[in-house]
Amino acid sequence: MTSPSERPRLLLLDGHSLAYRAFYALPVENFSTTTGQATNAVYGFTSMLINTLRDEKPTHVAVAFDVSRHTFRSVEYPQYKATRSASPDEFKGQVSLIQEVLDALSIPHVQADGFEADDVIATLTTQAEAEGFDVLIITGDRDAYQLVDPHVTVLYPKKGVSDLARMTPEAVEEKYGLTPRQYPDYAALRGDPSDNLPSIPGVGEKTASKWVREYGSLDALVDRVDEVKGKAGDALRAALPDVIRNRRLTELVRDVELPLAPGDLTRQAFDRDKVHEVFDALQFRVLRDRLFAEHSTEAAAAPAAGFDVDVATLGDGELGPWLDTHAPVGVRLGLALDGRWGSGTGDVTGIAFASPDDSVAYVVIASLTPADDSALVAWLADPLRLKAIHDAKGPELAMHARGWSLSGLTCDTALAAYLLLPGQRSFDLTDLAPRFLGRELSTTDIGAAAQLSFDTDTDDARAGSLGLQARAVLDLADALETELEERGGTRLMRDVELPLLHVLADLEQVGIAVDTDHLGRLDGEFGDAMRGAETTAHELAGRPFNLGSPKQLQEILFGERGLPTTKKIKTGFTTDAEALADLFAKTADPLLEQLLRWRDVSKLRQTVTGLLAAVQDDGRIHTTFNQIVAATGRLSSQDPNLQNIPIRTDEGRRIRSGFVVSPGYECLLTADYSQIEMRIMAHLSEDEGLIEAFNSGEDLHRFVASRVFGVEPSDVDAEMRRKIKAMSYGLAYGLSPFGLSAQLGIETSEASRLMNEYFERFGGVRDYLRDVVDQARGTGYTETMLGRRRYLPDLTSDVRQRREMAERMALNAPIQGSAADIVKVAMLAVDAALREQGLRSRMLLQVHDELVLEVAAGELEAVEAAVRLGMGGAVPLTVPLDVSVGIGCTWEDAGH
DNA sequence: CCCAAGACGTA
DNA sequence: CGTACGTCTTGGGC
Repeated sequence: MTSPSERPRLLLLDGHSLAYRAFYALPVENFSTTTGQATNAVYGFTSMLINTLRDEKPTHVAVAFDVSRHTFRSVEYPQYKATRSASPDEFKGQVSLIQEVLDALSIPHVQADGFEADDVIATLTTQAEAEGFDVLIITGDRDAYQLVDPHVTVLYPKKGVSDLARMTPEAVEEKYGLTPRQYPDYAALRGDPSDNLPSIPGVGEKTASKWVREYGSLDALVDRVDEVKGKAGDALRAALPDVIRNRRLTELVRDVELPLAPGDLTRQAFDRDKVHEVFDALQFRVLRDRLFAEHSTEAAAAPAAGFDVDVATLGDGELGPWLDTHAPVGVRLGLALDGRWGSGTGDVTGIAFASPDDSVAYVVIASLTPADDSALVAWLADPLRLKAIHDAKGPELAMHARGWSLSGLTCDTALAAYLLLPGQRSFDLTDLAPRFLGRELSTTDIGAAAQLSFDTDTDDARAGSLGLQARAVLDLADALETELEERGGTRLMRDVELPLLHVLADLEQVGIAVDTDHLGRLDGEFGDAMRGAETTAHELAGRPFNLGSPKQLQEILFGERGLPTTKKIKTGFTTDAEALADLFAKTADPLLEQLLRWRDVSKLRQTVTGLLAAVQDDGRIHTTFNQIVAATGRLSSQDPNLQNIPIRTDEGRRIRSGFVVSPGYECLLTADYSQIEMRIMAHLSEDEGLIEAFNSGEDLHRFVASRVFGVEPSDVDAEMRRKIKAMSYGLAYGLSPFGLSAQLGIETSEASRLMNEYFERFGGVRDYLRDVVDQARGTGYTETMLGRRRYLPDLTSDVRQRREMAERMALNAPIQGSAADIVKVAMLAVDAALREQGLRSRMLLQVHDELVLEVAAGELEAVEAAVRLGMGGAVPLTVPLDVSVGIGCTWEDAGH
């Protein structure tokens, strides 16, 4: 064991060589994204990099790449590496992905025209050693052994990418019986088939190394070449020019001119946003977690700048005076709350307050005096006492559960971050603080930090941790607002998202009533139907099997029954509903019928069972609306998801009948926008034909079809209408002729013709869709009607698949996002109208373009008017915003 | 216990 | 080779 060195440690990696190793070590089938991008080389390289960073803790790091095959070596010897076959298609593109990973990790990559990665490494190694570094090199090229010395170690991947041989001078000696200096002499004598360096007939590794050992060096061997005896000696003399040339090629260049010196390679903090973005795109979830897990322990050890907080835990009667002093009217405080929340309720157990005067206080709710309590309640409800909270909807529910109301919330830092980075997956304070404040979410007080890590359950520890969060929220609120202002997002935040947060909290709190008897019956019926289909399927198959296992299904269908194979997927052949229906049309195999029936009914069953499990003691289901997940600005619903309750089939709609009006209320009312996305398309594209279609009163698809096919609207048949409807909807998704043909079951050429015809008649739509992508490519983002942005860096990717995916997202984002904007504004308007008119009726659900309300007795007329007005007038468009309203005792009856 | 893949429900 | 979500199941790995 050696003691830890005080010397700086430089880690150098050979990017190409390691990527290649990984590419051949890891099966590409197991490492590719759902979009089909191969990632095995990126994965292997990144995994090795993360492990090495963890294990070796370098202070400096860089990755070297080859520029091209054209180097001084290929100039001197055109056959150099000429036998190497072209990189497989799956490998191409992965190098640039590796470079994106490196950018996210803030690790420089270095390359030099005319030189190989190994020369770059040799140069940096030489410079670093002179400056007193220890150097670690990871490469799959043994030529690097010549660089090994007491301060330079080569890590050579033995097998695959996980096992590294540690090549110190001793290890090189042991393996080859040679010093590192002698290694290139040996390599020149032995030749190298992979580099296409010729070898000497009859001279292999043994002889080559014996000669170098005996003569001390290749130079000495050449000088005394006549002394070499035997056939091998003759062969050597004959091949001498080759050997000498080999030696020139194996020598690594140590003085390449580089833009970076070892001193420039200090390890930097990761670009966390970029890491999320890149690792998301590559679908490296585990790797990312590993990275952050290992990085956070490092951050604790590193002297990262934290927050200077001194939290006062307030005692009896101290809260009121503290708030008067540190949280007066017009001053915004950062709040952090302890407790739990979800499913429309929650509880608060502690609150930390951070004031801009640098005071931070913490209170335990259970120990508040009545005076403290009323001071707190009044302060929270006071719209003039301003607050910033991170992800405030949950805490607000917890406050509501105590009967407290929350006013004066001028910033939700999670919402603000969402508007700035809508594609991000999570918005943890621990990620936001470094990103927007340049500080880790830690305290500068070492003692407090240590204490935090030891016991997290004491009041002191909670005070420290929560106080720190409150402090970070306060600072983040300012930073995020500044950023939002620069990007034109202030109004969206202030006028839409922030007020909507409270409306959503109300929706969640109210929940929707459920007829559990009805759902219970359905559960039984669907269960019976499932078992029936299962039994029949087992009989038909001649043996029992798990119908829910696509794997077993494949064995039965394509193996035992020998049915024609379907579309290929990663694990074999798809057994999805479309493919099975197709197969049934071809073969009429009765097993397929049973499978499809089982799939249908088990899906319904699972939905019903899930709903029943989610019913709370009040007989209602309280979903959670997530305001910060969908990249386009939509809401999502979870636990349970009430935005995907079946509607397309009769059986499915029976589930909707389980959502009912509750006692004391008259009915449920649903209101939805008809064709909102096409209306937005008409508005944004200013296409005269489409605008006319909406203003004509004619059925939209009939109108458009009549234009495309050049017939009178009355002559548009069902088939024409169906095609046009599919295309109209597809346009907003970036539909291709191929996709359209697949959906309509027509030839690609006909789909192509149809699309051309469509664009011919609706040129404004074509121009708009083209301009949207062009503009986004220029600015880097798309924008909705209310200025909600979506950033799409992949629009300029040179990987076609990623670029085209980004283009489709760019087409869709302004349309789907504007629809989301409009519905959100409508929800605010409806909520405001209900309040202003003092109505007891309440909003229950939002399903993207539909609102569900519960109407109190006698309020139907007023509610319907409020909803029609609020939704229809949410934003001004060049076409009317049509709203259709339905009423009934259940969600199903209220539908239309 | 966690994860990925497949399948499928909604707009 | 059509966007945006969430949830369930299986089956493999830890």
